[in-house]
Amino acid sequence: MRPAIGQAKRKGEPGLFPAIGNAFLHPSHACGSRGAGLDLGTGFTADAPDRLEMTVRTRFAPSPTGFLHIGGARTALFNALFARHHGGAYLLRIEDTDRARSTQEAVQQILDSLEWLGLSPDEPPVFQSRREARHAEVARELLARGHAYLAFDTPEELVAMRERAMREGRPPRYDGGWRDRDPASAPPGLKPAIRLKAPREGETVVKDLVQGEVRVGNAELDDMIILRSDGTPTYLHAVVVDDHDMAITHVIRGDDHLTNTFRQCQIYDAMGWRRPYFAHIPLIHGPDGAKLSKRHGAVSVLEFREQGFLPEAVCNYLLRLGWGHGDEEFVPRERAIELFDLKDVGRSASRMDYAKLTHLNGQYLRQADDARLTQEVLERLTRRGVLFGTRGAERVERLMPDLKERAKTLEELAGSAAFAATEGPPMLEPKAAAALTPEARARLADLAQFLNNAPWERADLESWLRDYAEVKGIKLGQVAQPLRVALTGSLQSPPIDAVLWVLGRTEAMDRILAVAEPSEA
RNA sequence: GUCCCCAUCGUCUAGAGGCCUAGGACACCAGCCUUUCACGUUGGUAACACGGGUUCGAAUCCCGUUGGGGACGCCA
Repeated sequence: MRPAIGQAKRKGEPGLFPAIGNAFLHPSHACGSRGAGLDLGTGFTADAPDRLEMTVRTRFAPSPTGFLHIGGARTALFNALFARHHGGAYLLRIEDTDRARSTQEAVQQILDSLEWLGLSPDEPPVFQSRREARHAEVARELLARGHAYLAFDTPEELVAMRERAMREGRPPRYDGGWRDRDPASAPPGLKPAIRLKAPREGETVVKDLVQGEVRVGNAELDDMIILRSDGTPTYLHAVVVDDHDMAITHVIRGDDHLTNTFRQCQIYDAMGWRRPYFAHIPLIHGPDGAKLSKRHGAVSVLEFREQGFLPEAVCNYLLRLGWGHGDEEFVPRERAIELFDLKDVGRSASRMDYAKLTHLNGQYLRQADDARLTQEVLERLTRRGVLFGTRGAERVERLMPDLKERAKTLEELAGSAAFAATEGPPMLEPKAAAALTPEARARLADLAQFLNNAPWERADLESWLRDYAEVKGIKLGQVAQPLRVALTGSLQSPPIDAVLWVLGRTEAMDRILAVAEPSEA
């Protein structure tokens, strides 16, 4: 049996989305008296299949005016998870009707970002710009049915109207001047826009799967333009037509579209189309609570990739931002699909917390496949210009199990692997150089001789070092730290026996000898 | 300005009227582990924005205030 979709979450709203019944399917609203299940000759009939039995179809609809940012990624994720959870389809629609601002590069970036995140759509993307004829067709149909009208206002007139309204403290809305005027009375040569004849009384109610029931008086809404005077559709209209034609059942999108939804509903209603379910998820803010922007650090999905975050960690983090299932923090994709439900999506905006993302990334890193991590690290080392041959690559690979225990991002991982990828004595970090006191250098000189005879297996190396420390009556740390500096150029590294082992006798001895200095005495 | 939405530790959250002395995670502090750094582990600091109701009982329901966010285009 199909799980009930969109059960009312909050108390006091029982039956908001009844599994049976069609109160929601045909919400009563002010612009019509159509009753439930009546065939108005507009596409749905009394015996239409119950919506809940329909295959879930969601879509992510970014506009290609820039890179895909982390908020968009989360919207895509929620759409994908919801669809998968219900065995439905998750689609992508590129909203490129703003020709001036849309670019092919942005489209490609969005596609790449989604692919990286594992959120590629189930069907080829739909390009909104290619559907303009259809949008116009619907607009004309609305016109023919008397649900829309021609408006001959000039841009100047509209600006003036807005300014006047503002000055008089009224909301800036279209006055409906052409609503009942005869188009024949229009000044010649003016191209009209098509405006929706929106209901003026009553209210429009949106039953949102996340926000609950949201209503607004129709007096607050004006007659929006659905087709511009140049014949192109406006966003609000195109979205409705496309969502309808793509048979989208659940519109899951950012909170910022909530108030747009009222107007979109008016188009659905005017066309006699069944509205989809809506779910408006809260926005993500920067750490300071303001809208997420560049100055907060990484916002573009591709930036996160560059900084060395794993896609699965980013998704897990994004999922936990605004969605929760008890105390579960570590929620990989499969588990997310199993658990995800819109009723568990919170209603308040959340802030981006890079520290927590980093922590999660460390968790995923530690359990990631060594070969994959090695590949990633080698690519990064190559890009950094850190030279390495096959031997360097081999060392990185052999050291990976120890390396990944102590890194939180791939960048960090690459940094910690650099010493193994190179040939010859490492660059000394300032603090490490300072640790090379005369005593330390003398120790290394002494140690070199001792180590030269050691069998070069990791376990043996460790016991040799322990024996050495014991014989000399010093702590292991006093041996390990100078060694660490000589071998890695750093005060931090994987266990010293692993480092020795991976470097190999020749390379290790080279590095030790490079800084060793027998004491005079 | 008008409309809409939101409000639990610094942050993400659990919380469906009594299981709440408000739980978990990140961050932070202290201890343990230890060959360094991490990991791990133990403990600690830390929140129901405020004011009114409703109720035997409210973090949970209602109203208001304050604060935050969003929308008001021939942008998407």
